[in-house]
Amino acid sequence: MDKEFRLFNTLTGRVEPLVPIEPGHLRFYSCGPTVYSYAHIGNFRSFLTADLILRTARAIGWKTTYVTNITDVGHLTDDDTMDPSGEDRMARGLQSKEGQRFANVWDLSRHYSSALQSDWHILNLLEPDVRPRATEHIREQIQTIEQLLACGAAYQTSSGVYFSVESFPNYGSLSGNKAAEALELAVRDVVVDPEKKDPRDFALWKKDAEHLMQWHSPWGWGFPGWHIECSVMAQAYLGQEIDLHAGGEDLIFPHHECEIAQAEALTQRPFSRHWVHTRFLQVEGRKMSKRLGNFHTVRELINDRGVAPLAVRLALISGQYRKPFNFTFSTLRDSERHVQRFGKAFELAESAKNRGHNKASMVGKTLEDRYQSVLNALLDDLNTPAAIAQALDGVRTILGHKDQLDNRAYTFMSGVSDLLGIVPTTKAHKTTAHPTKQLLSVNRPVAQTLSEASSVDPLTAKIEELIQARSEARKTRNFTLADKIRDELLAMNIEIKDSPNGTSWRKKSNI
RNA sequence: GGUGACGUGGCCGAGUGGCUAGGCAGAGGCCUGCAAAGCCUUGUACGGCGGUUCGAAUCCGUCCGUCACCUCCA
Repeated sequence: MDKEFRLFNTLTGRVEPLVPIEPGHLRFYSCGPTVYSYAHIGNFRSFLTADLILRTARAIGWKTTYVTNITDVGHLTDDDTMDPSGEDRMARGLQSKEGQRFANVWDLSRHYSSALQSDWHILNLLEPDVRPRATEHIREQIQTIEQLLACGAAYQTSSGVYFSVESFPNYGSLSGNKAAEALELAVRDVVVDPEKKDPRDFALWKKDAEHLMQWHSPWGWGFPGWHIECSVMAQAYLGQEIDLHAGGEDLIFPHHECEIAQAEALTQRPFSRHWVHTRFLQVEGRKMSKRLGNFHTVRELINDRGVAPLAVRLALISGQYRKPFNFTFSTLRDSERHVQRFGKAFELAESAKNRGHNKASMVGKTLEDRYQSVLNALLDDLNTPAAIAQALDGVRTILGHKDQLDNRAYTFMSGVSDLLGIVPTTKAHKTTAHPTKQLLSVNRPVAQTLSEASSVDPLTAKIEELIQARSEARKTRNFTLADKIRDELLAMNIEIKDSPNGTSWRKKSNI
């Protein structure tokens, strides 16, 4: 009765069942970002793929061990032959306008890695079991490089230690980049080293006593190459052979190709059984770039534009991870509405929680079926658009049959919440580790008393004052005044809603 | 040049041989002091051309178009 979890495997080019080595226990690794600036929505689209895999695996009863790293070592940038000391991403971050406030790269990485984790929580991603940092695993990386040297898969030159691609015949099997010419171009090292035996060889260790981040090694002062950290950390926490390795599509080559070579040269066994890659997103039909002005960080959307975090999350998963995805503000606006509907349905479902199981309720039965459809869509290569459509169908059923709900409505909504993480729940429940209500632009009831209102911030007090004035005007049927106040509130980006229980309001995002 | 993906109605986006995807926008209705929200109803489609088949958006061929990666990038 075990469910099959099918995912596209880059290694084979096919959608195939994900089969954990240890039955019922998924051990997987997902490549995290280099923390030289704030994470953008593209980073998170990729992290969200891993998050959905985690949630889906748990929903079918699998145990999970999930590791995702923080790369806090600056690796080399491209075309940097002008500066043989090798300026890297972290160093560049330090020189940027934003980065100038940091005393050194260590402060910079601390700042951005804590920002990453706060974005992570605000977008309702589940915590990994381990979030290792590259700088805290230098020793393991050095040990692995020593082993690679010992077995003849690596060699030393005056400027570094290199992996010998020739020693690993399988090189290129993940990306299909077998042609020597293409490899030569692609893996060419930033700092050209004439002592390299083969142009395809890539660096495991760079000797550099000038680098902003450096460690002592058997080969002198320097820093690790940019592929070694991930394979080493994955194996340190998950074992030599893992079930799944995920990341953005750009990592297929050379990063993941090199990880495979490093790991398998030593173990002679498959490093990861399954490889999953998330396609890059576009924004408004174009490649996201600062120059085009369509570059968005998570915090810019949420803090500056006031978008509900879960709406950002929903928008980012509204396309399947493997298809080209166009992120638009129109999708984001739709998502805001949907998140509100999910929230409304959750409230209704929660109030039906204790109504028991009404066998005669067709609504309950329908919702049970809907949940299965949502789950099945995710089990089918993370078909999120189909899953969201099914979830919305359930939401519509709940909103349209308020009086016929039983406890299965609650089961449905919390199930959907656990699976997709897009439901604004009123309190933390189950796998959702943190309360999300405060993070959302949820509807707020107007404060009952003036003292209650004045205990909050001045803007809120002002809003509630206006709403109370409007209510008075409505009581005396002075609708002209009431509408004038409503317009005034709208100008402040405040949307109000009248109901038999009074007036509630919410701040609209400005997108 | 190499590798891969994609082309579905005004827009986003499922569907992979016959059976309603869903959403947004549009239209009509219910509700409302009027709105908003919510609910109900509703139109429009499968890039071109060949082929396979009783039957193709769905399979095959071909052409056209779009995009991505191959260089730091999720």
